[in-house]
Amino acid sequence: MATVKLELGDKMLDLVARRFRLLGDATRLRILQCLEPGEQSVGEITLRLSGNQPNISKHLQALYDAGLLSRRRDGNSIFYSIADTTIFELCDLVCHSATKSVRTNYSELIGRARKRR
Amino acid sequence: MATVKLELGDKMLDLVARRFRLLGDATRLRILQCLEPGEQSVGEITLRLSGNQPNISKHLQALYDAGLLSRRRDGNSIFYSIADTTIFELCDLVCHSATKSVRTNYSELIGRARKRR
DNA sequence: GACGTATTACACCATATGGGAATATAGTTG
DNA sequence: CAACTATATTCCCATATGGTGTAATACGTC
Repeated sequence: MATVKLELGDKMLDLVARRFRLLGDATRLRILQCLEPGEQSVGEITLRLSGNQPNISKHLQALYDAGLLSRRRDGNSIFYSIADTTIFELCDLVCHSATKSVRTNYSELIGRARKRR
Repeated sequence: MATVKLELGDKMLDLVARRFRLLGDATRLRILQCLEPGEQSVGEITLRLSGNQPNISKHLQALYDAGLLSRRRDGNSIFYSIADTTIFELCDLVCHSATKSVRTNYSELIGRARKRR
């Protein structure tokens, strides 16, 4: 029952794929992770992730466009915050699923080379 | 609630990003959608998605390597099936979040327009 | 106006996707 | 064994997408 209909139209399928791709970048995940405790300005995020401002800004824009973040201006700083907390549920699910069933390429990333098969 | 540990190591972060990217492709989502009712052979999947066989096979291999699919040989056909049903929960979450964010974006666009101009 | 902050524009590079074709492997059948 | 089928694998290529950095531009404050 909880297993849900993937009977989606092609446009919806593309939408979902695009959103997954949006989350499929380590920098953006780090940004979300950085924002999880509370709102942060672009400068603060840039410092914490030790990236350059335009790059961080671009990722923030992408996340904002997708509706995952909201922003607020205070002075000449802009503070971003999480707008859609389901991303954490998503990450949680993926973490469990990923650590549970991992084969070839992934195992060496984690460092546990289990020989199966 | 469900505030989840996103305090992950960089390796884990890459792993999660990689898995999101794996799901961030329309063809692979279509494959999963195709397998949702039950196992299918490579040939059947290839026909239903009207793709070429090496391409479908490649995607199937990727999904298999990630542990999302399992496979079984019967005669000289190989039947793939869903091994990790959490992907459907994931898709469900993303669907809801995506459709919701459309509204959010819309209203924020209106708000921004009012505020600025 | 100058300064600080954030976004946009542009070019560069890496990745990955799809296609095609050819080949390899495994199982079946004659 | 040989021929056939289904799948996997590999290589090459063309291309698209996306991430990153540098420079330029907008926005807001003083």
